[in-house]
Amino acid sequence: MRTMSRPVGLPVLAESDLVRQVARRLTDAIVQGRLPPGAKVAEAAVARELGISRAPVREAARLLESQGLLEASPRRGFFVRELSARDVDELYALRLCVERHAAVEAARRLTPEARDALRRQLDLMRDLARRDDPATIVEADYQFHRLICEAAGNARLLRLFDGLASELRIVIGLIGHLYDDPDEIARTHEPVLAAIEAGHPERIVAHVDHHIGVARREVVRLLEGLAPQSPASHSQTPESP
Amino acid sequence: MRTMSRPVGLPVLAESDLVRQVARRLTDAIVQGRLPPGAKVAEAAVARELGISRAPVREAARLLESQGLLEASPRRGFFVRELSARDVDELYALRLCVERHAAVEAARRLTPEARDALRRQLDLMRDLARRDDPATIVEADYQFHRLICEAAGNARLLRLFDGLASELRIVIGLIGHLYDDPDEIARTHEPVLAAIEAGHPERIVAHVDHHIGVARREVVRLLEGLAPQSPASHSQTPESP
DNA sequence: CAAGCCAAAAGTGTCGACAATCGACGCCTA
DNA sequence: TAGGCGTCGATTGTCGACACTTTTGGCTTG
Repeated sequence: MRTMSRPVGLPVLAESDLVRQVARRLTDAIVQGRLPPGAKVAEAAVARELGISRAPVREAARLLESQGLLEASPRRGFFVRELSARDVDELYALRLCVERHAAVEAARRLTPEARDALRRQLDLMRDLARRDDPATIVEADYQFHRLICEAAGNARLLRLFDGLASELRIVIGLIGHLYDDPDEIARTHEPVLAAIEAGHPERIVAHVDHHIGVARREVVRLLEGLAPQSPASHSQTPESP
Repeated sequence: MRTMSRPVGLPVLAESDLVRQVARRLTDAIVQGRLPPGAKVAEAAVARELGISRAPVREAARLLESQGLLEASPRRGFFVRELSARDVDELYALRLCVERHAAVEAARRLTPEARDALRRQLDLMRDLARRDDPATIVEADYQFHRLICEAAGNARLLRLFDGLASELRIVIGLIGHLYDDPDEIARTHEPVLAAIEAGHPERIVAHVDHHIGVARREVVRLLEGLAPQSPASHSQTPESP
């Protein structure tokens, strides 16, 4: 049994976990665009660069594969996932599905703390919008949506959201600044939070649908213009509420 | 070069990928209950038993960890995930969210092939229900729901469903036969398919809600009765029925 | 007899190595 | 010159080994 005789001196730093560190480094490199879609991730090269052996790199790569960031091609190695416009559209469809649920749940069990956190995040976004720092705004945007999922009180929902978001980050990083009008980001998020605070499920769904639908169409459009290589019929008709 | 005269004749060559095989074996062992929740999965033991080295086992374990089947405890190894009643409830909440969306989408773009596949699966379940083979019925049940997600035409949705389902399988395997009345399984699924065929979103959502809600309450109730929030995890040993 | 401590055993985290396989380059042949 | 074939280098898949950590079992001690 756990005697736990040791004093409180163990801050569980556990730096021995190379896998997590490598996974993080690779993830950063991908979302920052230093490893563009399609790029090969050679185990030996990564291991050499980090001064470690290949084993942790392999395991980290498997982790990222399961998250959809990398793609494993047997006997050929790992590659940064390439997302077609259709892929992104699929991801947004799921985000919509997940965030609808999250927002409604968040409203049902909204604590004052969660409410304040959302308000603060919105203020932060307004602030950042004035300074026009694309990368930071995208991060704040992500955090706002993540806070909603947190407020829903379902740990798996949050994990699910993180998974979808991390896949989307592959392309978000490429696109750069998504919002032309710096105030738009606050204008589009404000009604969502207001609806959650008001607690009307229909209004919540409507506003979430609108907000994510706008982003969805925007990103898909940008992506289609960027890589018009796949004219495969992805005519995903917008879902009607 | 486009000397690729043969379009598609792919015999799907034998997978020499040990990692996938190990992952599959471990998954089977978990869902069949041979590796009960909380059980330690020792790399060396697994490697010995399979006659391979530890490296592929480690990678497979990481894979299963990302799927939520295993839990990694640094410096201590991998353990089969223990699901509380709350965990299962969370999973069902997400299943509901996902399957609602899947069913509505499936109805919107229902092809005759998908419709037939669903019909056949329902017939199969009716057939199996008469023979009373719990494990097979659970599998057929799973396949029915999976077919709906397939029909939704969103590959990621399917992956998502598989992830949720695989986590749930940890406990489904323990519970054994979920349905007391052998005909119930057909009775509860029939209206869902009928609603999808009819194509009325409200009816679809209502029936999916009802069907999954029933299963959810049932499983959560069973699980709460089975393990009344006991933190004494190790010596559970429910191997002998 | 219980609790605590110490040593041995088992297991993980990481490494370097080796064979098998893939892609590329160059050579040979029409 | 174009296309097919064999060889070479590079990379992956897998293995065995080693250091360090955790666990276990016994032994001492109160």
